[in-house]
Formats: sequence, structure tokens, C-alpha cells
Amino acid sequence: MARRAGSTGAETAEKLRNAALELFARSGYAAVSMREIAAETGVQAGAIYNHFPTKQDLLNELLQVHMETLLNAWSEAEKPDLTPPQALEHFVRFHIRYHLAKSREVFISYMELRNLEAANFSAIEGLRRRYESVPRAILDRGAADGTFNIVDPQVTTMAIIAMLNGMTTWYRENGRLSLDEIEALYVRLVARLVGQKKED
Amino acid sequence: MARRAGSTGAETAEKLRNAALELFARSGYAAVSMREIAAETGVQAGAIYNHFPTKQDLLNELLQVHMETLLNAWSEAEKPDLTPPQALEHFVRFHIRYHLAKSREVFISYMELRNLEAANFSAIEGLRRRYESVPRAILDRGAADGTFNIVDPQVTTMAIIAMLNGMTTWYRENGRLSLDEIEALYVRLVARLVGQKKED
Amino acid sequence: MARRAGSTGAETAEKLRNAALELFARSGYAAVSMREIAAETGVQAGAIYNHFPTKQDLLNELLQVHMETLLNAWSEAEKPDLTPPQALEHFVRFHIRYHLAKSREVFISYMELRNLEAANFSAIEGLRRRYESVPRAILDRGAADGTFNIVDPQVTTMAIIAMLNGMTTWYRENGRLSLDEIEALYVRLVARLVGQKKED
Amino acid sequence: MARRAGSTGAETAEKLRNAALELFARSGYAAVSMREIAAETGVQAGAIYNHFPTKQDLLNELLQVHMETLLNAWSEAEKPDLTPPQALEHFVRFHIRYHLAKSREVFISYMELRNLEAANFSAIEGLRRRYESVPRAILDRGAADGTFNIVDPQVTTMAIIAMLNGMTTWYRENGRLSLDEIEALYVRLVARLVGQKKED
DNA sequence: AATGAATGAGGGTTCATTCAT
DNA sequence: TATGAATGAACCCTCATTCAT
Repeated sequence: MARRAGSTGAETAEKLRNAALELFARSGYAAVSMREIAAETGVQAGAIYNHFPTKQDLLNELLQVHMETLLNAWSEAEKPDLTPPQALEHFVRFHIRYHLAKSREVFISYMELRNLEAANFSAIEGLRRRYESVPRAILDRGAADGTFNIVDPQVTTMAIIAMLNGMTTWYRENGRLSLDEIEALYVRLVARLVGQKKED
Repeated sequence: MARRAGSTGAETAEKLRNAALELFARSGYAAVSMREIAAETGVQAGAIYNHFPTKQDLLNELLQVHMETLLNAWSEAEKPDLTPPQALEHFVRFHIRYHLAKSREVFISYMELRNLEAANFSAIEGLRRRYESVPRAILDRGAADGTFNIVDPQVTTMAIIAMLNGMTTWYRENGRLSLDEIEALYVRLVARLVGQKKED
Repeated sequence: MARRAGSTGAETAEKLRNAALELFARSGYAAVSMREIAAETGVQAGAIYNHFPTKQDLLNELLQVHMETLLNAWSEAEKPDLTPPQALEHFVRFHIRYHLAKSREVFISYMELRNLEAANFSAIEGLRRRYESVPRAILDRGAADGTFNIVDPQVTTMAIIAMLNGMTTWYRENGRLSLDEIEALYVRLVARLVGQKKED
Repeated sequence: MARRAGSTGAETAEKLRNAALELFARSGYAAVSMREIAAETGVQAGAIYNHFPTKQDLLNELLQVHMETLLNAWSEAEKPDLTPPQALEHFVRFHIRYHLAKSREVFISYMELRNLEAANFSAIEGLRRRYESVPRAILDRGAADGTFNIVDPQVTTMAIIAMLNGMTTWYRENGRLSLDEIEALYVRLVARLVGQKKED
């Protein structure tokens, strides 16, 4: 049979992306078969190839789009006139909210990097470094104007990001702490890491 | 052909464990075949089953042994009479040294958890929680005696562990910082996270 | 999108025939996909089915048309009043020129016979036998009037055709011998095969 | 299940070679699936890969072994002291007998050449040229000593081989002519092609 | 007459696992 | 304890063909 009435290519591609995202996040890229993705989407496995040339391309597109969306979101959220402490708080809140909203994308963007072919890997790595340069720049500004007392800017940047990302592994929607409370906690922890003079 | 002269069962099992560890860390459990593990070890795939009942058991044993070894290593390293700041520094140094020495084990113990069957998963989770209770207890002691000013003990514990583990993703043997310098840096960062009164 | 301006059905069908001919000759019927034929032609695979009901029909039409064109060409080229030696020379020259001009058609008409369904196969076989009856009739005439000394008319007929067709496997446009020289050589070889009294 | 009692690797490989030979000859390499070959042999498709790394290797081995066996067979059959006419007759009889006995190998060695990967193709081509140099050398000897009157040695060589091979397409075990009669006929036809002085 | 999306079958190949030897 | 041959299922992907648009 051919195309079912009422379905369009863009719709199917989006359903496939969603199914792949969910399944890759749950079971891992290597453990998910094209048939599973197809079954989740209600099409035959072969039909996936009308939308994505290979399984690798499907993964790559998910990661690529995620990283670009993240960078675009920050571009829009960024407020250039904030003081370093304000900017850092702004970044922490942005990062937490964004990463919890896109927890599956974030998860696979860390877990499945090694399953990317070399060229795709490099591209994602480049985008990731661009994102990591955001907090780094804030730290450098705060170090320069004396509002921060930084132990080592590179290590501190990585420490902040690792600490923030760690939250995605234990956060539960109806856990002990609300999202607002978590944000507030991490804002304070990050302020401590950078040796911020006054905690406010 | 039968057993080659000079090889014993225990030796082969150990070579298999090493090969699996290396390959799982590099490519991921699901992406590694029994044939690859065998080839790395110089035996046929079928021979693996003389030492491990299934691929799952091979993964499970690696993780189980890793967690138990970690806990045993801490039992030996632990010094019960230290003050909370001293204890925390001791723990941080232990954790960094141990995790860098066993970076592949640590890596798969985070990455491959989801590939464990339910029962195996629970066992590992239990061991992990026991290990995480170590820093948590130190934090609680320091909070109780006023040497720490903790934001939220649970979140801070997770933050510390996430921060420390993050290092394994960027540490390189001949990088900018020596292991000693890294330890010292993380000791200071952790001291800040727990609101330690005097830094050292 | 619909039909592109400037293309008609007949044009597309002809482009498809050409692409299929080229690809079948190069890679073989079974190894060529409808998508490849379509791609070579600049249309989608589905569009082929507006012109040919199935892949089998596409092959069959190529072979059918080839055999009919060959027979028609001979009908026009035939000169009924020649003596057997003249007629044989005429046939050899016709055969060589025609088969080199249509080398791809000739090639697949031998190679892909087995990929024809039974009914199609029989039809082609019948046409081929009609063509093979042409030299056979000349041989019989020459045997009857004593200008040829034939070893075995059936075997000699097949030998002549096999010998002539063999040339298509090694002929190169800019090889050692020109087409005229090759023709002349084969005329002499065939004359020998039929025991022609005087060579020319 | 594992190996069936009483079966050895060499046996299975031989059965696979036979099945592949038969199926490739009947339907063509591209049209035959590994599953068909396996079914014919009574094993699972996957088991083929214990004996041949790829389908291409299976084809290549068949052709390679065929050409080498052919050359070896000629090495043993060759009689260096014959006069050119005797040597040519000896070669024709050898060629016909060998090619009818191995008609499937011969058939695929012509039909499936284009399905060989470049390196494999070159190897087979080299062996084929070595075989074709056998009649060529006889022709040259006969031309030198005046027992043959050759039109063009290269073209005549190819003509002889094409003529002889053509027989495999129409020969039937219980046809009009016995193998001995066919041999005798072709000996005479070849003698004519080389312009042999006396036909006997 | 063409597109693009779909089907259902099947392609070559690899998998974890088993077992006679 | 190891080999090598086997199974049966599954892998990613391509196939000829169909059909709503």
C-alpha cells in the first residue's frame, strides 16, 4: 500500500524524531533497532529511510538540532548588560530550566557522543565548546572586575557544568524540591564555587 | 584443539574481563559483540561461555566487582578520627585518585547501568547509594558541629559527586594540570560548596 | 509536483529505455534497481510505472524490440539475388556492423535471457531462431550448389554466430584493427569455415 | 543448536560451493540469495559465513578455483612434442571435454565476471589470458613452420575460443551428436580456421 | 505524467548462544 | 577448557511496487 491519506512527510519525520529520541534516551542508540522506532511510529522500518538516510543520520540530526537549538535559545535569553553575578545566576537558571525541559536530548547528547561517526562527532563537539564558552566568559568577566574569586577558570567552568548536569540524573517531577527551589539552590552553590563576595 | 599450554582458566577469565572492560568503555555494552571480546583475548567466542554464563553476566560482574572494590578500598582508606573538613578533603583525594585509576570501570558504571537487568541494576544501585552515603555522612557531621554551612545536604552531596566525576571526562595524563594540582583544586572547590569556614 | 514543462510521455519512456539498456548491460538485470534507472533518467522510481508495468516488462520490451529491429534491418539489407558466397559475405558484414552498433542490446539479449519469464523467453527464442535461420539458409544454398563444403550445417551455423559474437567482447573503438579490417578478417574466416572453394 | 553430529567443516563448505555453483549458473549471481544457497545445503544462512566471508568471496573462490584447475588440467594434459596440427587437435579435444564436464563453471566464469570486484576481476582476467595464450602459442608455432596459414593470429585465437565455447550453449547430453562426433567436427572446423594444409 | 511516501518482503550480514568434538 | 560449526533471530538497509496527491 502507499501513503495513507492525511499523512505528510513532515509529520512522519517528526514522529520518527520523537520516537528515536525517546528510545535512544531509554535504551541507548546501539540497543534500539530501526524496527522499534518504526513500530513506535506506526510505519514500516523501510519507510524511515524516506526521511533519514541512515540510523546514524537520525542520531546525528537529533544531536545537531539539540545543540543548535540550545545555542539559539541562549542567544535569545542572553542579557548582555548584567553584572557577572547577575549574568551567572541568569545562566544557571537558563541552563537548569532548559536542560530539564529537554532532558532526553541532553542525556543522549552526553551518552551517545561515542556512537557518532568522526565528522559528526567533531561538529557536535564544536557546538558544545561554544556553549561552554558562555559560562567561561562570565567567570572571566567576574574575575577581571573582582566580583568573583576563581580557583581555576577552566576547572571551575567544567565543575559548574558537571554539577548542573548531574541534576538531570536525580530530578523527578514530583520530588522533594520544586524546580524553583532547585534553581535557587544551584544558584547559591554556583555562587560559592566562583567565590562570589556576597551571596544574594 | 584443546587448551593451549600455559593458559589456565583463571587467566583467560581475567583477560576476558579486561577486554570486555576496555571494549565496553570504548564502544558501549550494546555495541560490543562477544566475538570482539573473544578476538581481543585470542580465544573463540564460544570459549567465553566457559567463564561467564551470558554477556549480561559479564557486564554485571564488572560493575559488581567495581562497586565492591571501591567500597572495600574506602573501608581501608577511611580514617574515622578526622574532623569533618579533614575527612572531606581525605574523601575528595581518595575519590579522585581512585576514579582516575579506574576510569573505565567508573565510566561504564555510569553509562551501562541501563543495560543491566532489573535485579542486577538494583544491586548496583544499592552499592552506589552506600558509597554516596560516605560524603553525605561527612557533610552531616560538619553541619552538626558547625564547621560546614550546607545549603542542602542531599543536593550538595550529589553536586560534589557530579563535580568530581566530571573530571574523568576531561582529564588527560599529560594535560595542563598534574594529578596533585587537580586534587588540590577540587579540595578547595568542595570546601567552598560546603561553606567551610576557613579554606584549608 | 507534476510533469515538468517540455517533457512528454514518449520522451520519458525513451530516456527510461536508454537508461535501463545501459544499466542492464553494465551491471545485469538483477543487479539494477528501478531507483537506479529512475535516477539516471531524472525521475522518481514511481514514475517508471507510468510507462512500463513492471521491471520484467522493461527488460522484455528492450529484448523484443531489439530482436524485431534486427530482423527488420536484415529484411531491408537482404539482397536475394546474391550467390551463396556473396550472400554469406553480405551477412557477415551486416552482422558485424549491426552488432557493434547495438552492442549493449546484443549483450543483454544473450546475458539476460534467463531473467525472462517463460512466455517472454519463448518469444525471444523464436525470434532468435528466425535470425539464425538466415545464415543457415545461405549455408544450405551453398551446400546445394556446391560452392560450399560444409562440415555440418547446424554446427557450422552456430560456430559462425558464436565466432562473430565473440568479437563484441574484445572490440575496442580505437584498437589495433579498424572496423573495416575486422569485417574483412571475419569474412575470410567464415569463408574458411564453410569450405568456400576460392577465398573471395 | 550447534553442529550436527557427523558433519565437518570441509563437507559443508563443499556442499555450499556446489549449491552456489548450481544456483549462480541457473539464475545468476545477483539473483541468488544467501538464504537460497543455505536452503539448498540444509544449513542456516548465517552458517555460510563460517566458511566464506562474503557472497562475493564465494563467487570469487568458485571462479578462481575453476581457472586454476583448468590451467592445471592443461599442464597435465599438454604434450610438448606434438606438431602444430596435432597440438591444435589435442587442445581442441581437451578444451571441449573439459568445458562440457565443467559447463557450469565455464558458464559463470563468463557471465559473472562483471560481478567481481575489481581486484578479483583482475586476477581472473590474468588467468584467462594465460589460458588463451595456449592456443595462441600453437598458432604461432604452426605459422612459423608453415603448417598453418593464419589470417590474423590474435583474431583467430579469439575466434577459435568463441566458437568452441559457443557449443556449451546448445550442447545437450542426448542430442543429435555424441561428444566424440562433436569433438571431431570442431577439430575439422578449427583446422579450417587456421588454414591447415591437409585436413586430418 | 510525476512526486513522494508508504508497504511488505527480502537482501547480505552479524548476533548471542549452544554443543559435538 | 577450547575450538569451530551450527542455530534462529535479529540487524540495517534496499527492493519492486502502489497510490494519494
